[in-house]
Amino acid sequence: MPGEGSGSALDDGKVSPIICEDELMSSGRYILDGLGSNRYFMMGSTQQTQESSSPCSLFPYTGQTGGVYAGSDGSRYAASLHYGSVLPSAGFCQSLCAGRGEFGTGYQFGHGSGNTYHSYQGSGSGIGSMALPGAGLRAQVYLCNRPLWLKFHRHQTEMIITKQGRRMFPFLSFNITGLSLTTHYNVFVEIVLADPNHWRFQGGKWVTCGKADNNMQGNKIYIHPESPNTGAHWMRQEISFGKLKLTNNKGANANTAQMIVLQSLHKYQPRLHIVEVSDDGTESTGRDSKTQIFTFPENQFIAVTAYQNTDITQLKIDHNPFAKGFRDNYDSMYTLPERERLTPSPSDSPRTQQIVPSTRYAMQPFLQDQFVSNRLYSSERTVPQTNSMLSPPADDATQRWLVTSVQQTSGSKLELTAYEGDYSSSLLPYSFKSLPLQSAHSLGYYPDAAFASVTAGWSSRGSYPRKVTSGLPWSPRPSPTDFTDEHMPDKDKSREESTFSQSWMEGAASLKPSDSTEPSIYSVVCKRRRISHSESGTENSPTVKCEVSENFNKDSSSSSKAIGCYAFYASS
DNA sequence: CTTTTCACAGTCGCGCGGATGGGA
DNA sequence: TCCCATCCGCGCGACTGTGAAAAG
Repeated sequence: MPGEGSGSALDDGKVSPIICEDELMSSGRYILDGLGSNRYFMMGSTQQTQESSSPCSLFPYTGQTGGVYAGSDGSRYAASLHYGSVLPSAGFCQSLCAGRGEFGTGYQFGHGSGNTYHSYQGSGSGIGSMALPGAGLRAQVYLCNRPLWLKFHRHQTEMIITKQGRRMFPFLSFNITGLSLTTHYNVFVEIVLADPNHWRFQGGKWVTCGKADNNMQGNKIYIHPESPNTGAHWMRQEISFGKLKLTNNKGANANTAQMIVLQSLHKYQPRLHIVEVSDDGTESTGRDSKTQIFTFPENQFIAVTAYQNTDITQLKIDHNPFAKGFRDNYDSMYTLPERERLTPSPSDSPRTQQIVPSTRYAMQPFLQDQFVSNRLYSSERTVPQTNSMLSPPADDATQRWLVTSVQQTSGSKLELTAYEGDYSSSLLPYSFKSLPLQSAHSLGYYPDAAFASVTAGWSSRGSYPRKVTSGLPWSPRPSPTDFTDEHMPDKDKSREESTFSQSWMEGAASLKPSDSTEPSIYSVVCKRRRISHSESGTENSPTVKCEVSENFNKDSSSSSKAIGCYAFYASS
């Protein structure tokens, strides 16, 4: 079973194509032999200090001092916080100081000193927090479209790289809190090797195939075009890196600032850097340099020049607005009477019909996630959601809130991986900030185009079908106790993860013609490609979607304030 | 045989220019 | 009649995955 592949030993060179959350915990087993000076992503490798007892230490850290990697014997890297030596102090800072135009090209991250593998311990989270060195401020980063990332991650995310550059999908999108309102920051993404292996897709699986090429040249960072800017600016809206492009063209120079050079068939880990800079845009240098680094294990991906896993292809097609043309039953889907639709047509609403401004980023992950679901199996639209365990909304949307709080005590660089696990509800997303009305560009990815339409599609027109199931209440103002995921028994959550792939298969079986009012659709579609039922079967969750839409219709403004970055599911 | 490159078709948003309507 | 604002259609470019061909 696919789900049983989780946790397969990386150290034996085999890995399941299905990545479960649990695997993140064990995936930190890398062989360091021969790493040389190359940088891999490993947290907690240096001078880290933390206080798990911090008020915000809702994350089950175990105090780590120094890396816990113990060699090539499959030991783990338990720490998730990384201090120091992430950035070369002088050169990098100068690059930063020089302004963003040079930022992307002035320094190549892949060749710093010190190996940094990363261990993903815990099961991931959509949020991380940490103290800002010297500032005493606790920065928190939310991965806004985490549900989508998780979907891809389960099948081992692949990212296309081309000579001219290919945008990432899913894109990196964060919400940041805890910054000083007036302090200036540079925000950028770095993509580093996640492990020292070369990967190959063989027999339907991703397997390691020799050592990674450690000497890859080229830009490894992408600075957010709005950098530098104030903390207020960064916290005001979602920080998206939708225009980040991945390329395998080492000689790329025209758009090098917008492109990160990667190598095909290597596994990478994006990292978010928040660097405090002075008002004039220059980064403070020396050991007082205030850099925070956030990583989300679900952001890992393998760079490819052509998709290997058809599941990934299908997910891309299903979720990427630009791939709409490859959706088989697009016509039938969007020509249905509106009342029969479960997902909005991107062109349904004019762009001006935004949801209330502040809800845009509140809705984005949610919308994006549901932009195209249940489009293949019309019959599924009538299938009541009876198994909450297999419900993606419960699976994805509710398991993202984990606060990892680390009290910085020393060092100049911080790195944090947001994990999921036990955590308190004392720091909940709905409360981390009151979202102000947003400017029009808060949608970083497809800011003005497709996604705006997507968002608009969920606007107040209220024309979409609402198959409301009372058993899945939607709460626009979730209380701490509404975060059902937190309250979901751990065994259930883990079982949910481990059975996800199984449900995928079972879902396929459940979609026999006998269950479908349109059996021909199923058979035809399956001829062409493998259909992920995680999408159509459980992902649909028409109930929840409709609830969202309805809630926003009814009280969009209030819900926008309450929801924050994410749309929340409140299931009983 | 595997991996990469390229042309292609499809969708979408943006911008431009023409058509239309209202007011001076 | 002229000016201005708005609306609408078209073309272009950006973007996607596909599939065949080329390259290694």
